[in-house]
Amino acid sequence: MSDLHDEVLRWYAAAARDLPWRRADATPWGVYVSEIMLQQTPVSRVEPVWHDWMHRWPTPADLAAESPGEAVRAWDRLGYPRRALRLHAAAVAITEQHNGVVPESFDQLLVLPGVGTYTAAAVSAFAFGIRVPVVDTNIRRVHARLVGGVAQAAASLTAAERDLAAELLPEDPSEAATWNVAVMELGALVCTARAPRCGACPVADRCAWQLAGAPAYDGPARRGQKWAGTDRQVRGRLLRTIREADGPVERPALDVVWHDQTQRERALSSLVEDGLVEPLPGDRFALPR
DNA sequence: AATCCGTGGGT
DNA sequence: TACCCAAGGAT
Repeated sequence: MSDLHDEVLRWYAAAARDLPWRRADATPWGVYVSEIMLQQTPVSRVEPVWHDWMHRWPTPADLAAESPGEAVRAWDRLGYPRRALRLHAAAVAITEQHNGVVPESFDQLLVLPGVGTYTAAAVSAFAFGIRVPVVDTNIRRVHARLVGGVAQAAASLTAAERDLAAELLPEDPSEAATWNVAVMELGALVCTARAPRCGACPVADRCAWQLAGAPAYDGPARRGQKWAGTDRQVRGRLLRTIREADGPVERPALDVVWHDQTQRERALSSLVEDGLVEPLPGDRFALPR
């Protein structure tokens, strides 16, 4: 084991958070659910919802037996609610095509709805200990600084980044599994996007970015996503109203959430198109059955 | 490749 | 206050 691996793995052993989906009693399904919930969503908001889901639907078959609308309701306010729909669809696929057992391989995971390259690698590595490089936004940032000597990773994942992650992965499968989560944790707790705590970093003395004097990012500015006034905001309001209602919602209850009728209709139609909302007779709307 | 897709906390 | 950001995926 190299010094680099040794330092990071030691740090992880001492500093890792005790997250429920990392515990020895976590099931592959629990890991799977956590990875979907954690997409673009902070740990602190995922934890309580994850516990609710695991208590209610401890296996893929349990969730598959429910209506997709119940998944959307239980998703609560985690955001990007299409993830709930895809998680339900994945539960159905796992139940019908894999005898209710979460598949282990990257390739089998990748074809499940809502699973991309990151999630397929993460589930394979974290739930099954398979030696596969995991590359998420934290790991990309750590690599960009530690090896690349720059403050931020490229705008989109490059082949060079994938190659680097593969090169850095320890040969031993057990070490590789821990390495993936350890580098991710380092990015989440120490090598953070905004105010990195380099004084607490186990590899600051060999960090190319530190050795270069921690130069500021000098690439093109990333334009942030707009929020106020967008269809996303309107969709959020509409779905929240429907999600929090006991039964089907009448049209007037939706009219009050947004003043612009054209945009309101467009947003509602898109929710129906996505399968997040089901139109009912009598101009009413509900979560899908 | 660029854009869309929620929500809320940190600075 | 107005941003920035958070274990991405689909199109």
